[in-house]
Amino acid sequence: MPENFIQDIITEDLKEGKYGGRVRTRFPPEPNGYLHIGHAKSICLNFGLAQANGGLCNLRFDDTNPTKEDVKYVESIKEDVRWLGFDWDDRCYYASDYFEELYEFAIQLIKAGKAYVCDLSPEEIKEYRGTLTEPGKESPYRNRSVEENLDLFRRMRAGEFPNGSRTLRAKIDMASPNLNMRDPVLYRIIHAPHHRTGDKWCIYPTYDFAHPLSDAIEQITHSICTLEFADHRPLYDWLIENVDFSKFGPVKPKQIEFARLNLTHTVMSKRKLRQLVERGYVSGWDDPRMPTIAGLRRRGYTPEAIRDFCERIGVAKRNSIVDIALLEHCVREDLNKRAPRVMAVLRPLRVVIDNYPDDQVEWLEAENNPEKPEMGTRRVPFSKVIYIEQDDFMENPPKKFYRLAPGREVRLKNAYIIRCDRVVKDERTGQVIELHCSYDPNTKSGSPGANRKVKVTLHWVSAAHAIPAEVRLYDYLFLSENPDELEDFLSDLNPNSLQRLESCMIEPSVAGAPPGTRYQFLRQGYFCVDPDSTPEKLVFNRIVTLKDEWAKVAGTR
RNA sequence: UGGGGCGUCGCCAAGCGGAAAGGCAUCAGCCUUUGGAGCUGACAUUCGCAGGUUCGAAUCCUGCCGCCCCAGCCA
Repeated sequence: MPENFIQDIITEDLKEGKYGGRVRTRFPPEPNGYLHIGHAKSICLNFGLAQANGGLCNLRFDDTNPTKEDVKYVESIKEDVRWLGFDWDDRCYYASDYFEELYEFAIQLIKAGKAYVCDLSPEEIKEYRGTLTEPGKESPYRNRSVEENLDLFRRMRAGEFPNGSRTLRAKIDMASPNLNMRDPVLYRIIHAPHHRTGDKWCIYPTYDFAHPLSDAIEQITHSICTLEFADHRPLYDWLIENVDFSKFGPVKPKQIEFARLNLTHTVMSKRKLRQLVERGYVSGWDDPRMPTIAGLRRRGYTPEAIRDFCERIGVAKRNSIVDIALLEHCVREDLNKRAPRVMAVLRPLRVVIDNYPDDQVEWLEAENNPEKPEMGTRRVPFSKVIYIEQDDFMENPPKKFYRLAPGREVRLKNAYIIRCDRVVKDERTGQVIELHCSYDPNTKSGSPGANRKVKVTLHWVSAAHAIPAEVRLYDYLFLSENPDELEDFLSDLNPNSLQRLESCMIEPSVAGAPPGTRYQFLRQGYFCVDPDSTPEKLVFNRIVTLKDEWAKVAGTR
């Protein structure tokens, strides 16, 4: 893991012998949605930092609000963390496991005169809180006796009071310039079943109360969170200082904040992602265009590429938007080494090789990956009628177009050099529907005559042997780099973010490939078999294109 | 007009008083049976701005300017 300011802090702590040389972090998702690439940054950071410093990282579900959370998210979160390549062993915890201990901590504070039951309504609490520039007013219930507070708090737990009627508040400072210190709510009454504790509780701790103390219970040394919690740190520290949790150990956890990840051409907030799903702009949380882990996985991204990305973006406190081109670079780099090459024609154009024997089929040898000879070779069938890409032919080619055109020669990858002799067009539309070519038998790949230079090599597929497939091409979900700064981010949705090509032709070697199999389609990009595939028809997702010099020249990029 | 955080190349990001790492992107060339990959080279006399301290400042001081976060019984 590369150096960053948090590692610097850990290094310093280790040097000073703080925490007895222990490092313990935690990844604390709330089970109320799916994980996205921003979470991946946090996961890589927390697990990575622990790993790099001989420590461990816990998985802890921050499930203190039963009205927003659901077990269904727990499994997906675990699956995503595991898929990213991290392991919490038997350390999967829940804040709800600590409800009894947290309750005791609250009793402690009450007994010490540092917390009180407040009968103000939510609206009144808001009024009493003051504003950014004016101090708040003390609650009239602030100076209840310890006995009364104890009694009331027990009765809150017993379910004697309705939702919102009372809260437990810390007694700190209503005049603090930091609003979080103006007697923050520690417990609220919520008569709702919890996904893990059922109806055992009707009072639930707030994040502010539960988080630092859960960290203390788990003896977390470095509690890493995002920037917006910086204002909560004084409260975090206040609780760590004012609660006696020594029976759990001597470590006093400390909170460290870093900037969350933003990516160009997408949105990251759960609220916005949820809108995309619920309003049907995407097919689900795992739509391959989504920045969710599930979406990236389905798209075909590898965990290695995502981890590499998370390392390269660095960790700092500056709000930033990372160019999605870096993520794309990371998958390309990973897949270039790993993905077998295969030929697939996305928009087929029929080519008849007039001088090739009618019924002849040659099985030609093709490298699976020129970057890695040890990945071996395979045989691809060549015959009289083949398909090439429509984009690889132009009747009136512009200047820098190197591909096939009337009278021009190109090489067919792993096969022969062909020349275009005749163009067949649809009489009414003028559309090119077929090409007649001739091949040079002396130019077979690997033979001495194959050395002749031609400008470019095309991919192709034998018509009689090709298997049909659907290919889904993806583009950015949003047109602008930062849809977050728009009044209406939905107005920025890219109408062409998904393009389905239903009649693609692929070389027969890919037949039967299971979902999740990744290939490089020669000259086009990296593709992954989608779970929508059936025995009759494979469905592929384009993970990312190859870099495309021609697209740049032609201005189609 | 409160508090907290942040301002180094188009995008990330090192740097912590001795004189601007690296990655992505971009551009140019080489190479290539993927216009892929690979290789080579170019790319901040300058660190939000203005003063000051110092032999010496992106790094220290002062003052401005700009951006982000906070008034949920969300996290």
